[in-house]
Amino acid sequence: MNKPNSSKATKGGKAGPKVRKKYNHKTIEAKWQEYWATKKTFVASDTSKKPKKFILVEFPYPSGYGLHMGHLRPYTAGDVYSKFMRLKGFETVFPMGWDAFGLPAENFAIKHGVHPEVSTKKNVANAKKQLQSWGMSFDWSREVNTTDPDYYKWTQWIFLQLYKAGLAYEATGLINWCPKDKTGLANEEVQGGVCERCGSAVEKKELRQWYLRITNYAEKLLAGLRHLPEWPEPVKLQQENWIGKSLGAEIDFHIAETHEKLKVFTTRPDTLFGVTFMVVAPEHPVIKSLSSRIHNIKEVNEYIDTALQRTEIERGADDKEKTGVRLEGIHAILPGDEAREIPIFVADYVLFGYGTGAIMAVPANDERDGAFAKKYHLPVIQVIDDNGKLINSREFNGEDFEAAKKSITARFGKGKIQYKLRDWVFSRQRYWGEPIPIIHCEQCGVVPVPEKDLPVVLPKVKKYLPTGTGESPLAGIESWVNTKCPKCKKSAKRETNTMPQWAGSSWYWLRYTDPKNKKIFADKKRLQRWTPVDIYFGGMEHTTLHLLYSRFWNQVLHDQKLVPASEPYDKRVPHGIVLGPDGDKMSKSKGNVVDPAVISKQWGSDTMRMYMLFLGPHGSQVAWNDQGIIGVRRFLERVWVWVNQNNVKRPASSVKVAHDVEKALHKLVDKVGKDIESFSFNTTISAMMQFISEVKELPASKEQLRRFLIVLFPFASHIAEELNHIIGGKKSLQNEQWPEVNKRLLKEDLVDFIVQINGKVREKIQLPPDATQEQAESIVLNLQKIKDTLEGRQMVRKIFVPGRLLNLVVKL
RNA sequence: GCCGGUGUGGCGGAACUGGGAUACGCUGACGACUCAAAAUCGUCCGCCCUUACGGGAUUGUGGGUUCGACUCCCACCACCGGCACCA
Repeated sequence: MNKPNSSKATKGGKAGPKVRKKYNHKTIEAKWQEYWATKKTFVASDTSKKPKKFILVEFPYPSGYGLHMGHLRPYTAGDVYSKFMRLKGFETVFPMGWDAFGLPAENFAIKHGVHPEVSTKKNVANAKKQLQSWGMSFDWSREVNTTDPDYYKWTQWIFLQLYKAGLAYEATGLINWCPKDKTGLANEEVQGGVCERCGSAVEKKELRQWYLRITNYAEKLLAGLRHLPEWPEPVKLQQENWIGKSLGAEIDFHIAETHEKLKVFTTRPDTLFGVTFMVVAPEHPVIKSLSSRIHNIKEVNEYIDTALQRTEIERGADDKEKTGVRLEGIHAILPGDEAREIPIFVADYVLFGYGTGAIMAVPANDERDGAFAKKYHLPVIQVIDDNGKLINSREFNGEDFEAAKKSITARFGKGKIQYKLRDWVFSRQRYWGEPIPIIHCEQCGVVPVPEKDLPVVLPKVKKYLPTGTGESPLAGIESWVNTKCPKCKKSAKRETNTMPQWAGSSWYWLRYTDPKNKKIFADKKRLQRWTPVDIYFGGMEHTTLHLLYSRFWNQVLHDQKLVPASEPYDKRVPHGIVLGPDGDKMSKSKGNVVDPAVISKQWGSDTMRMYMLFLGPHGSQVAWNDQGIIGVRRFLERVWVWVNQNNVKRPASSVKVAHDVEKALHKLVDKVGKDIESFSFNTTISAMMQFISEVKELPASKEQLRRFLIVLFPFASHIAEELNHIIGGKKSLQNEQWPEVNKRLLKEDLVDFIVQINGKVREKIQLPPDATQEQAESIVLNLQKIKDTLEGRQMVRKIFVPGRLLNLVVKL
């Protein structure tokens, strides 16, 4: 194994002046971390006159296992970007905090009896140390913690604003229930039928729950995406699909035996005359209200019972096999053809949560209806011919189907916009979360806790164990539950559900602007100064969770004139996940977890960070592999030697050499600057490596060294600061300015100019970049090799690309 | 099934707006230094034919556009991610 420190970099290369000190990352990194902390190098000013940049990375959950490679990647990217922006003259805030509510701390408490507050505190201290050891330029003066009552006071306050705006409501309904975590889940937390957190199959359970009316914002959330040109298209598309807007119609079908109507939503009103049956979801209320008329109600109820017991996975498993039961004794009438009697079925392929929970089935045009019709031998009526014209549709015959969508809707129903997005199930039956600030009074009903009584502090409990009955452990603490109604002052009970983990993160970036404010969640002037976030680094996995939720909260607060920006994040920069050396997801059970603490100890944080960036493009997934890290370490060793040697050497005597270094430097500054702005971090490292191999034998002035170190600083800050100090620098490199690029120096005196014959490279010559076609031809056509090749052939065409190539097109 | 992404040497990857494919790094080979090894430094290193000079094919596959295609168009294959009975 190559131990980095066993190398004697001091002896390296051809005999030159001895470099006394060797590169010892351990002492250097500790030294500069302390320097930055004491000098408050990275604390952002709320009052500076400089233009601002708000750079955000997703704050971590402080787990007992510490931070992992999945944190290192986006944090390094954000850190490089922030340091670069400071050098470019922006007042840059790069804040950090802790998303510390959540199940692991609670489960740890259940197992070991340690209060989550205690373990969280310990884990936070640990993670913070870790981040500092990575040389991150976070502004710790703005640190927030979602479990801090001074913080969640405002999470609760925002909840009350939602409540007052009619956007938070209580309802009893079938919700997704995780049997292992023993809590309800939001739709977004169910992924492929399993709990997003623990992987258990999700069940349905009827519970009284708090919901947030995110569906009211479906259109705004969708429309907002159009004003986010700097968001990657895949992220926007994923949100768009999640919101799932469809245009269609609502049509009422009369139930023949009664005065009741069955309302359906359809995107294909043009196929109305192809309806041969209808289907309602098992939960549909029509079954109860007409149960006395349904002859086979017993069979129907049995079907409903089994259907509702099945998990989503079980429902999905027998994908194509549709089941259902006909509601005997009732039938519907087709609008537009009173004579047509339409049978009604109950079947679980119709979802209660979408549309009206009932459909008109058109087996000729819908695959699922077709499968169902086949199984139950129901008729199929073609209503659209090969040319898209309506047939078998009475007076609509011959109409184009697109036109018929409108005309049939106008006659029999009304236009309707439908979304897939569902309201956000916002209560959890667990302990370690923000208490929902609501009081239930027998007389006054649901009463919000008055704002002056916030925060509703999470009480200490003895048992953290979830009850599993749908009540949170808080329900067991009578002294806390029993309280006075703020309205009538009679005895009342507190809401015992807590908020989901996503609550605290739905507004945290706002608090960074004004973390200590006691009067309001954030002062308007502070918000005005810093928001919106300019760049948000984070993972794709949050696209339909945190990213959607926080956009929702921001839009609500914006509508209430509490935050200035209508969208919270100007630009989103997603990263690929970091896999283990074997190319599999890192996991303890697979034993392929690479711990950043081990790597940074052995190789140094500077090396680790640079290697992380060097592994591959920021957006694609990479497999962490120790194999190549030595290359980055070698690069830093070479930097160390080069700078140190030049520090003892006399400055360059030759004008030519000085010019070469200067040109290489300008090229480097230009390339690295451009590549950071496009988040192409891997190529910045390549460019720096190339630079060093070009100049390592050449003498450089201190001023040139300093400029190089400024370029290196965002990536390998510790070694850059140390070297700057060695060559006499008196302040942190962070306080320098990004070097100017002289465009003239980027031009080469001579470029490689290629000569092609019929598109194939045949020769290479050197030419000034601005050589004309005539000049190029006069040289090329006199080359012996070209003459030989052209011998006896007819020149058809000559293509000249200035500074690049001359392509001679010839015929035999 | 639908939506999105990716495919380049032994490996990670680079390539501007259509203009030298394989930069940079790892691995490997040889050499210098050393008593020796490590480290360091130097040279070489995708494939096929050729002792060499040189030549040929090549960016998942097949076709097309073009003087010229990793890059643009069409079809297909493989892998990754998201959604998944959304009417």
